[in-house]
Parts: sequence; C-alpha cells; structure tokens
Amino acid sequence: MGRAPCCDKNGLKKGPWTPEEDHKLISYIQLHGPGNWRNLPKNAGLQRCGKSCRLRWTNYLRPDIKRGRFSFEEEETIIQLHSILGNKWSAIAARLPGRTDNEIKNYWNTHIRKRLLRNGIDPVTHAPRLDLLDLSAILRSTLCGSSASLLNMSSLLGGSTHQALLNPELLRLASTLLSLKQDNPEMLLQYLQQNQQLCNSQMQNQIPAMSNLNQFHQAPLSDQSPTCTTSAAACTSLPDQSQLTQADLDGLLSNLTNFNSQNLSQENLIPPSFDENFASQPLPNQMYNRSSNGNQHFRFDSVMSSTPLSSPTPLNSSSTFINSSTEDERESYCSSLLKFEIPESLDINDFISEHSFN
DNA sequence: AACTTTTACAACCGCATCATT
DNA sequence: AAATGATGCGGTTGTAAAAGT
Repeated sequence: MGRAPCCDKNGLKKGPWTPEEDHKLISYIQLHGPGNWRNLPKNAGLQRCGKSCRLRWTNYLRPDIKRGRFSFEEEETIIQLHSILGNKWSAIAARLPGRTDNEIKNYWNTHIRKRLLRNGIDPVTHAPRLDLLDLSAILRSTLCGSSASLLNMSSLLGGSTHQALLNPELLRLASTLLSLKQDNPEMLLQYLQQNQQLCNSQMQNQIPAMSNLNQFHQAPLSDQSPTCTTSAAACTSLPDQSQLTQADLDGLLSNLTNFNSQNLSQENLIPPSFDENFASQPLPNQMYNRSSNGNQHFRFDSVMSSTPLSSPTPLNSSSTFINSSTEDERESYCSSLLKFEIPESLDINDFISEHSFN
C-alpha cells in the first residue's frame, strides 16, 4: 500500500512547542474538536506537521492527562501488564487512566527497567537474571549477617562456583535470597511477631532449617500476608538469625510456602490468546481497587481469576498497596514482584550436603 | 564556578493498520 | 482489488535540567 508523507515538511517547525503554539492548538481543538490532523495546522495557524499536532495534543495538552509522578499503584499495574503484554504501551496505557503510552514508555525506560535490571530481573522476560548481579556480594550480605557467619557463601559457590551459577535452580534460589535482602526488614519482624511468635530463643542448628526451602516455590504474590503486599517475609533479611530456633524457622518457611505454593508460573497461566485484545476490552468495575485518592486501579488478580484461562488457578497478586513512593521503597517492591520457581525436585538438603558450610 | 556526565521526558520518525475512495 | 489517506504505535533521538567531578 502506498503511503504519502503526512505533510509537506518544508517550512514546518520542529522541536519543542512554545506556549503560543500550545494555546493555538488548544483553542482550535476546543472549537472544532480533535481530528483531521492533516488540515488542523493550517486551519489553526500553526507551522507544524499534523502529526506533531496530534502528538502534542494526545501526549501533553489533552485535558484528561494526569501529570506528575506515577503512583505506587500505577507502577504495579505497569509492571504486571508489561509482564503479560510486553511493550504494548498503548494497551498498558488503556489501563491507566490519564496516562499516555508515551509517558508510560518513558517511565518504563527511565525508572522501572533500570530498577528491574538492578534487582537482577530481566525487564523483557520478567525472569530472574542472576548474571546481572554481583552474586557473591548479594549472597554474602544476605546470609552472612553482620557478625556471625551463618553460611560460608564462598564455600557454597566456590569450588563449584561455575557449575553452581549454571544451575538454574540455584540461580532461582539465589534470586530468592536477593529478594530476601531487598525488602524492608521491619516488615518481616512484624510478620514474625504476629504469626510465629518468633525471635525468642537461640537458633540451635541453622543449616537444617533450610531444608524447608525446597518448599519455597515462589515469592508469594498473594494477599495472604497480613502486613506486606507481596513477599515481605521472603524478601527480607532475617532480622536476627541468632535468635531463631529451627522450629521457628521451619514454621516461618512453612508459612512462606503456604503463601503461594499452589500458584503456577505466570507463563503457564497465560494462554496464547491472552494479549492486547484482552487488554483492549473494558474491565468490569470489580477489577479495580479504589485508592485513597479516588483513582481506580487495575486489579490483576481479579482479571486473571475472571478471565477464562487454561489453568483454573488464578494468579495471585500483590494488591494490598503500600502507600509509599520513595525510590528505595519502590525498588524493594519491584524486587518483590519476582516470581520464583524452585521446583520440588530441588532438595536443599542434598544441595547442602554437597557443599561445606562453616 | 566551570565543565562533564547522567537523567528525564518531549518530540520525532518510520512503519503498521484501518478506513475510504 | 488496489490506491490513498488518516491515525496509531513503538523505537529512537534531542535537549534541558540535574547531578557529579
């Protein structure tokens, strides 16, 4: 199909719009409405390409555009939708009232994408990418604590480091440990106090407690955590490992397991037909949370559970929002969005027995 | 204070798709 | 059915502001 250039570019202005140009465009559209972009510049007295006018209007001047920083809820929605839709920015924008595809795309590239990379998450696949991380430093700081060394990670990874790093199951375990490090430690403390009555006795034997890690399938993205949206416990450095008993730790890990062990991986949940066609359909009201500011927010779990999927299991999601917006908090949150899949076949006992710990 | 580098985001470009003739 | 026009979309670039040296 042939295609003529959208406009004669000779003599047309490019670059940033001036307030005068904006005013002309707004005034014209207020009178005549948007559309007919080819003729609009001439009729509005603008030395601009119609395409440029349309972009300026849709991305900046439109009255229903929400300016300012993305909220925590919006960021969650973007990440979750991107994990399904990929770079379908317009489809994602359709779920974020007042946000343009261009704005979302920019925010993704300048904020979210970088943060995911820092946290070892491939921003394309949303899968853990341990090769993006300084593994040894992460694991050391995660497990060894400030004083007593719980695990000798150089032993864990050393000797067979290369082999270990090539083991995808170990990579996932390491990802889990990374996320343990990232989140807010106070949240775990609170969680422990509320659920396990932990932190009251000396840890007798630290290592066997890890045996329950083989039940630790995924970072819990459910609403079951009473204090944290996602994997607060799983994403937190142990507050004081020396005070944990094995039973306590077993209980904790068992609880963590119950978070989401029944969930399937996201890939398995999404049928091939689940694409932007879905996203372009209007969502029923119950699929939104209404936040304190009155905005509606997309509830991914609702969508998943109400969408005919090949799997009967809904994808649980973190929809209990933390009303925080600092960069660090968001970073913690992003890392918690990881979905970990440590299969049953990964027996930590076997793993441990093959490596020496101090 | 001056210069350089990085970051954030508006805007552009080319292609795809849909509608109209 | 083919040509053409209009609009939408996603990748990329340009540039001002902020941060770093």
